[in-house]
Amino acid sequence: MKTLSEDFFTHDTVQAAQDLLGKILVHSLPEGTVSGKIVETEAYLSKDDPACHASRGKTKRNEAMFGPAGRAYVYLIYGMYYCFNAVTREEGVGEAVLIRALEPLEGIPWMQQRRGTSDILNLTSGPGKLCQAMGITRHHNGISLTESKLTILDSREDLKIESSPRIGIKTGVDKLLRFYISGNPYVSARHVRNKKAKKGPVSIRKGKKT
DNA sequence: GGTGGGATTAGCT
DNA sequence: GCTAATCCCACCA
Repeated sequence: MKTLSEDFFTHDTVQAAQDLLGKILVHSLPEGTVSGKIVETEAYLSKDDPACHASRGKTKRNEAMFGPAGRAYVYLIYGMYYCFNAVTREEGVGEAVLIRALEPLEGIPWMQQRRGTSDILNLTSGPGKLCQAMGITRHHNGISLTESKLTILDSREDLKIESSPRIGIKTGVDKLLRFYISGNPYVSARHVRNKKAKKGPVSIRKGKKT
């Protein structure tokens, strides 16, 4: 397997969000390597998307989102947790893909220690959880995902993908910009109630294109 | 099974 | 001052 190139993140954010499913997020640490398969993502767009942090222009908080494709955008949410995004599109556009859940692969004992639980299903099944398990913090904000300790590896397998409204936002709720691997047990919040959302899950693709 | 609220901080208005 | 792309625990049924 090889590292995804900057090119992968440049063209289209929704496409990248779907194509990131099944890829492997890897963090190489002194203690050892921690990795997991991406099973859930959300796309955040620059146009007509009030839920996107970049929608009101560049600020100190979101400036990494306006950087070149293939960088990390990490921010603190609710004062306690970090969320990890892969920046997409050309520099200055301000779009990204939020990684919402992983299936743990390597470094599980270390994840259990960081998360304070031995429950495998509870290690990386949410955006805040996976950052804690993977050791991702604000220090990773803006770093390159193609040439650092934090990378995403290519992987190819057949996937059944579904989409649904995004979770935890108050605007733009009806856009189907959340993507996940159908039936995967590590997908977060399968019973989350998004009160405003009118649309349910939609199956959008079976199998894998090359 | 389900719901409701608290934790805790940076940055915007 | 208030909000936020969350998580966890206490409480009720």
